[in-house]
Amino acid sequence: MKPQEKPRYQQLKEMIVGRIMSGELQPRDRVPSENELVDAMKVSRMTANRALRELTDEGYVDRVAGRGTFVSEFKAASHVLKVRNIADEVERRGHTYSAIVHKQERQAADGEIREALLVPKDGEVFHVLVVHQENGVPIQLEDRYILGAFAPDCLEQDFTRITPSAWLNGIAPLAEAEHIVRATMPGKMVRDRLGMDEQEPCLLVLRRTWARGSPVSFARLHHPGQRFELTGHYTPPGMKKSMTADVIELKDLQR
Amino acid sequence: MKPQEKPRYQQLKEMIVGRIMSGELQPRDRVPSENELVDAMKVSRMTANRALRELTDEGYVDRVAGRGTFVSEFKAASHVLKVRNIADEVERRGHTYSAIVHKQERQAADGEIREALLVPKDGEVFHVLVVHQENGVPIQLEDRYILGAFAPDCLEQDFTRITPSAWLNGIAPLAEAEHIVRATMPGKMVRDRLGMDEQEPCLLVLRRTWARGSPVSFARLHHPGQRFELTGHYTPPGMKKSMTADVIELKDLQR
DNA sequence: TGCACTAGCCTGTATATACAACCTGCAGGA
DNA sequence: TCCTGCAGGTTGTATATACAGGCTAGTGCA
Repeated sequence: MKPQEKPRYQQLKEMIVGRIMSGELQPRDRVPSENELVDAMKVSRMTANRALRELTDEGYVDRVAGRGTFVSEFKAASHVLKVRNIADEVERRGHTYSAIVHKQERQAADGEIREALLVPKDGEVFHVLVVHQENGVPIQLEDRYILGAFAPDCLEQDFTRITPSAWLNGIAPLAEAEHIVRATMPGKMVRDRLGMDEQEPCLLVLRRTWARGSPVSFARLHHPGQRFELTGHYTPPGMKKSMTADVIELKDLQR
Repeated sequence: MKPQEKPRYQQLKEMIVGRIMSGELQPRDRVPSENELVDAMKVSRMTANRALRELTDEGYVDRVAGRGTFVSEFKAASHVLKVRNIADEVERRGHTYSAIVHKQERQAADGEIREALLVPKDGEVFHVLVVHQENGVPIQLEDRYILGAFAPDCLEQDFTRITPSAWLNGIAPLAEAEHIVRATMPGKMVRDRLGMDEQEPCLLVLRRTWARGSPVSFARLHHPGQRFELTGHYTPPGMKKSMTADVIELKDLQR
């Protein structure tokens, strides 16, 4: 492999993706088989296999043993939104992050929380109420319940230094998460803590996270609608770079 | 490979992920090298390589040539939301999908749209206004602009049969997408078309999609806050099955 | 005509081997 | 003492080979 040359499987992938993106290969069209690539591109079959296998993982093609490889229909062209850790997000924007801890206490689990976290009869939960700020302005009210058995030393944590989410993730890697995103009118408590006007709607994220096979935490994340957006930029995996020179700042579109 | 036996690289992956999830391997810990796996698990190096390489793609480990393989810090533990095609989503719930087309016309591109789609001076755009319904109840107002050059036969489409999003995706596969999700108070036009009460907030998704290196469409998707949620269930890639018997219907949490 | 079988292509997996590039720690020389 | 250079472990890539199993079309038999 010569110096400034990309790996051959990568060249193969880009060649095929290029033919798909240009329209030369349409959905359901047949993609050259491994052996055809071996002959045409002078590579070994394992190299062709790696290229096609990775394209399968990335959703560009579908493979059927015995039949061949075909351009995916992108039928499940579901759009993807990433929700970043809020402290990272603030710092990524070059602003300063801070937090105020309003509550951090042990609680008996009531009905809804008990169900959501599958709390055993004598089990307890911790309740944390934190306001996250960007340059001193509140941008998120985090109302979180944590399974007591999962995180016994919750009350000793300093949640102005590490977000509850990041802390939990350090205890055991996140295995699953469920989300609901809604628009709501906030109650007075939420409105006051976030410094919102009346009439101002609120973006609410409900999140339940799982680790080691059990739900471990449930959070209500309230965001002022005028001050907070979930933003996401999605590039299909494998296309590392943006296909354009630069992504235009979307602020222009927000109006 | 015996009948009901998983591939060996898959067994390797599950063994390692298991050790990470159980806490035996902590973030930054060293994972057995390829050669150690060769000796310990009696596999070839290529098989060990495939297992570790896929775990890298899936974010479980980081690899550094010359140093080794280490458990990832999951630092970018960003949560992921999938936004499905709305017609698929409705049918997945076992409900009937329908749509009303309010507008489908050629337009001169005005300032905001022209910027968002990089419309050339003499270029035109199509404007489509569609209300999507679930069991006859409006759940989304789609206000979409499509680059004329990209989709010349836009006016001939029947958007009660195929959603604009799905149709566009069939022309050329989606290359990129940008999203903003906000909570807003809808204007009168939106409120009437969606049959919303006053005081009811609205979940607004702004989406710009790219194909063949250029932005091709820009959409404002309005959803009644009380009738619509973005929901997402996230499992890290590679963990195909839910780690629990079944995912509890989140309706319980919605109150 | 109709059906069973097979040849041939395809993917999926696994192994052995090879070379390059990278990193670390250490030995040995200036 | 410093630092140069190398040995050995590690990942990254590429090849040749092999066998299993799925799918299809066509051959040839009843």
